[in-house]
Amino acid sequence: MNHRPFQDNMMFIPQLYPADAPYTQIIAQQGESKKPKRRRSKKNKGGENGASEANRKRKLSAEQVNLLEQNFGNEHKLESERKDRLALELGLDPRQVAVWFQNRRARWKNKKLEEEYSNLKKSHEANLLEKCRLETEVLKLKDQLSEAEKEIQRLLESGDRVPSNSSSSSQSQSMEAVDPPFFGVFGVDGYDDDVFYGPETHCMNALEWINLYM
DNA sequence: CCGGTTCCAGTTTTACATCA
DNA sequence: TTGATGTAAAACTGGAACCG
Repeated sequence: MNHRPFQDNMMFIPQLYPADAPYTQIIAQQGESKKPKRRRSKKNKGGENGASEANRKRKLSAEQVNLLEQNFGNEHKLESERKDRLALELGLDPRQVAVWFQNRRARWKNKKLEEEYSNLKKSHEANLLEKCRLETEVLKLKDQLSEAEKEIQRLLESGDRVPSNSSSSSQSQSMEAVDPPFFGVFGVDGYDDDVFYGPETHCMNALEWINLYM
């Protein structure tokens, strides 16, 4: 569990949250002598005698939620002093305010995670598309290369029939000199054939993936 | 070490909305 | 209208961390 972000607050919270805080008193008054267990009965009967409408209501009013939201917007953490002040202002138990902030932080965290996930997904999809585009480009270039090689071969063969001279031999030499780096640029060196013969499958998978999740 | 407090993650309970 | 079902919010539980 990660408590680090709250370390600083926790340094002084105990001083601000005395053992005889109002809620503890309430629990004591309700007759729970030892540890303030707050377990509810299965059905909320609104208190000991099961009754008043006010007690039975659990949902906070829009006004209460508004004020809580405002406070949460200012600061996600709730110091004891602010909790008590808010509770007084809203006519709520400080414990309720604390619980509300706790749940609100959890909702906020979930939302942030969802946003993060969504952004990562978008970025991943963009990368897949880019990868697909590049692979297609590699295929195109490979085709061009193949055509060029054929053309060279054709020229060389026709050149054999022509009386050889200095220019033709120099041409042949120059091609040999060009070939290795020319291939190297397209990654033939040190790459296996999948790089060139795999892309269609890869692109298909990428597009299927995107269709599946978009 | 202990008791009291906070926090969080996970769970349960409740209120409310929707739909057949 | 009503009961089943889903969902969001309120409340709870238990464990970890920290402090005096």
